[in-house]
Amino acid sequence: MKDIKMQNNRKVTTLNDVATEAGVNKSTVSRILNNRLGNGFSVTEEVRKRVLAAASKLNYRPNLIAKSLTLQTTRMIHIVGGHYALSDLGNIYQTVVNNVTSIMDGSDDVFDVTVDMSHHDRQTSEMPPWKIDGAIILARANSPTLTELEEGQIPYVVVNGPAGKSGSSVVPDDECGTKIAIQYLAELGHRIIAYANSRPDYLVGHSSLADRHQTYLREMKKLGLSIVPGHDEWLSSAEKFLTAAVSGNGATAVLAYGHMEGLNLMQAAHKLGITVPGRLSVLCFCDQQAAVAMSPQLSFIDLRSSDMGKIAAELLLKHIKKSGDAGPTTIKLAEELVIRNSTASPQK
Amino acid sequence: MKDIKMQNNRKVTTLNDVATEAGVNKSTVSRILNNRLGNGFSVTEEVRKRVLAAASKLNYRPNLIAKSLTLQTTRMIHIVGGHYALSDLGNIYQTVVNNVTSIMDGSDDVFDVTVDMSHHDRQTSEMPPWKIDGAIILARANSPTLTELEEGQIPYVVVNGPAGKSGSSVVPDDECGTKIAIQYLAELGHRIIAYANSRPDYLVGHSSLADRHQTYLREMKKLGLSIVPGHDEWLSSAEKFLTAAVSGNGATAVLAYGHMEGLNLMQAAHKLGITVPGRLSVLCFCDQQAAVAMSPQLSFIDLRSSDMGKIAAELLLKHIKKSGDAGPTTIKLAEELVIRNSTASPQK
DNA sequence: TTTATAATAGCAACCGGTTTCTATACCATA
DNA sequence: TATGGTATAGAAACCGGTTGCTATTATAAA
Repeated sequence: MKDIKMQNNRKVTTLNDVATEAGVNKSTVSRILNNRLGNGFSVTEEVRKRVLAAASKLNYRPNLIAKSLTLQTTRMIHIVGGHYALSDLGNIYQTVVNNVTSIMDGSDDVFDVTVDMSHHDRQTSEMPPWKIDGAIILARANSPTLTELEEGQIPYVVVNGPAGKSGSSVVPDDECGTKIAIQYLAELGHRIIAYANSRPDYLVGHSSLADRHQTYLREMKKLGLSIVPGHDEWLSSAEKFLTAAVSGNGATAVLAYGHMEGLNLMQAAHKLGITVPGRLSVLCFCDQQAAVAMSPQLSFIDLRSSDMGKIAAELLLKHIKKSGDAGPTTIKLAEELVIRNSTASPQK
Repeated sequence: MKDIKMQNNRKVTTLNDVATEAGVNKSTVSRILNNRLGNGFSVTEEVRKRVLAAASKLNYRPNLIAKSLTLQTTRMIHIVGGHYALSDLGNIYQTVVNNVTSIMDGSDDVFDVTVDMSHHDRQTSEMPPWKIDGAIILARANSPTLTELEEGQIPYVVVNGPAGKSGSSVVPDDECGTKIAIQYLAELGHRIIAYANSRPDYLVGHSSLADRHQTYLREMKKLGLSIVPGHDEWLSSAEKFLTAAVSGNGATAVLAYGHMEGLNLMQAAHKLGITVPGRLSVLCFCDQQAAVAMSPQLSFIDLRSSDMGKIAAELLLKHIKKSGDAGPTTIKLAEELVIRNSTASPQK
C-alpha cells in the first residue's frame, strides 16, 4: 500500500500551548480541565481562572487520541456494518441505528455514537482505529472483528445475528414469525401460497434467508398446503414471478422475504392488474417504517427492529457498566403479525 | 459528569512484547512490520523471519490509537449530521452518504468513513475528538464545528448547505427546480396549483424551505396562476390539506416540499378517493430512491442526491490531496424533472 | 594495512495527554 | 525557634507506537 505523506501545517492548540499561555505546567492544566482537583491537588482560584481563560482563548480541545492512549477509553460506541443500515430504502437496520442512538443520547453517561460505513473484506477487521467502549454489530461481523472484540474484552451486542463467546445478541424469531404468517394466511382460506425469496446479493448467508424459507416449506407441508415453484430462486423480476405464481400456479397469496421484495411485488401486481388484496394477498417481513410507505397499507410481520435497537443499546450499557447480571445473553424477540390492508380471504 | 473507571486487565501484546520475544529492539519490529525497510535501514532475512514469527506467535495487532498519535492522521473521513441521513424513510441524505461511501471505497488511497449519529446542541462542536483527514457535512453544521474545521484547516465539503470560507459546497438549485416544476404543471394546463410545505420539525431554517416556497409564489404570480391557501403552513394533516385544496379551492395539482409530504399526500388522496393523476397531479422534490417506493409511480423533481454525494466525495479527495485547483468551490446542480405517472393534464 | 562505505540494528526523542511523585511556601503549633 | 501539616504547583514517567540519528560490524577500495 502506498502511503501519502500529508503536510501538517495544522495549528491545533495543545495542552502545552494552554500551559504556556497561562504560565503554568501542563499537568496543572490537565487537572484543572478534567476536574481532578481535591485529591492531594489544588490550585488557587486565580490560577484556575487563568487556565480556563487561556483554554477558551486558544479554543483548546483535547486530542482524544492522546487521551484515550492513556485513559484506555473513549466513551464512544461504534456501530459496525453501517452500509447495511443505509443500503436500501426502509431497511430495518436504519431503524435499529436510530433507536440505538436515541437510547445512547438519553443515557446518564455520555456516549458518542458513530457508524462505520466502510465496506471491509472478510479478512480485515471492521473495528475503528480508536478505542471504543462498546460496539453494536449489525447483522454480522467478520471474524477478525469478532476476535478483536473478544480479545480486547470490548462489550458488544449483535443485532440480528450470532455473537461470539462473550457477546450478547438480539434476534427476531424468524421461524416463529414465518409460522404465524403461514397460519394466518391459511386461516384466511389460502391454499396456494407463494414465497418470494430475497434478492441475490442481499446479506448472503444470513440466517434469516434459510430460516424463513425453510420454515415456509415445513409449515406449508405440515398444513397440507401447496408450495409454489420459484420459492427457491432469487427474486429477480417481480412481474415474472407473479405471472408464474398467480396465473400459472394459482397462488392467492405471497409471503415475501423483505420489504423490497414486498414493494416490488406490490408494484408488479399493480402493473399486471392483479388487485391487492382482491386477487392476491401480500405479506412480508419488515418494520413499521418500511410498511408505511406502501399502498395499499401493507400487512406485515413486524421484525421488531425498533425494539431490537433499544434492547441492544440497553444491554450494551449494562455490559459497559458491568452492572447486575451482565453476562452474555441472547434475546429472541417474537415477531408480530400486523394486519392492515394487503391481506384478505381469497376470492371464490 | 461522573467518570466510570473501567477495569483494565486486558492483556494485549504490544510492540515491546514482540521485540522482547524476538530479542530485538522495538524500532526494528516497527520497521519490519510496516515495511519501512530499504531507506537507510535493513535487516537480515534471519531477523526478519524471527520478528515476523514472534509477531504472529503472540498474535500481535498494532494499537491504532498510538499509531495515529504519531502519524498525525487517521485516514478517516467523517460525515457530520448522520441523524439527518437516517431520520426518515428515503431521506436524500441516505443516498448522499451511500454515494460518498462508495466513492471513498473506490479511491486509490484507503479512507475509512464514519458517520456521526449523535445529536449535538448548537453550542458544542460536532467534530469527532480524533484527527480526521476530511469531513462531509450534511445540510449544515453548527458554528463551533465550522470554526473548528476552518481553524484546523481540515478539508470539508458541505452537501446541500452553505460552507465557510475555505470549504466547498454542493447544493441543488431549488429555485431553478421549482421554476421547472411550476412551468411543467402550467404547460399541462393546471391553473390552480397548491404547495404543500414541510413538516414543522424538519430542518428548521434550512434554505430549501424558503427557496421552494418563495419561488412557488413568485413563479405562480408571474404566470398568472392561482395560489392556493395553506402554502404557508406546515403540513400537519395531509387529508385536511387535500380536502381544503382540492374540494375547497379547486386545485388540480400539488407541489410538495419533500418525499414524506408526497407520500402522505398520495396516501391521503387514495383514502379520500381522489385519483392520481386523474383528479390530482402530485409532484414533489425528492430522489429516485424515495420516488420508487410510491405508487402510482411518482413524478418528481430530482434533487440529484446521488450526484451530490459523488461530487462531494470527489471534491473532498481533491482537497485532501491538494491536487490541481483545489480551492474552495460551490457547485450548484440543476434539479431535473422526472416525469412518471403521478402527473397529467387536469380533467375537464 | 588503513580508510571509506554499506549493511545492520539500537537509542532516544516525539506525538499529546494523565498521573505519581516530589518540591516549595506558608501557616499553625509545640 | 524548631517541627509538621497543608496548600499549591512542577518534574518526570508513562501509554504504544514511529523515525531521525547514531553505533557497530563487515566488506570493498586505496
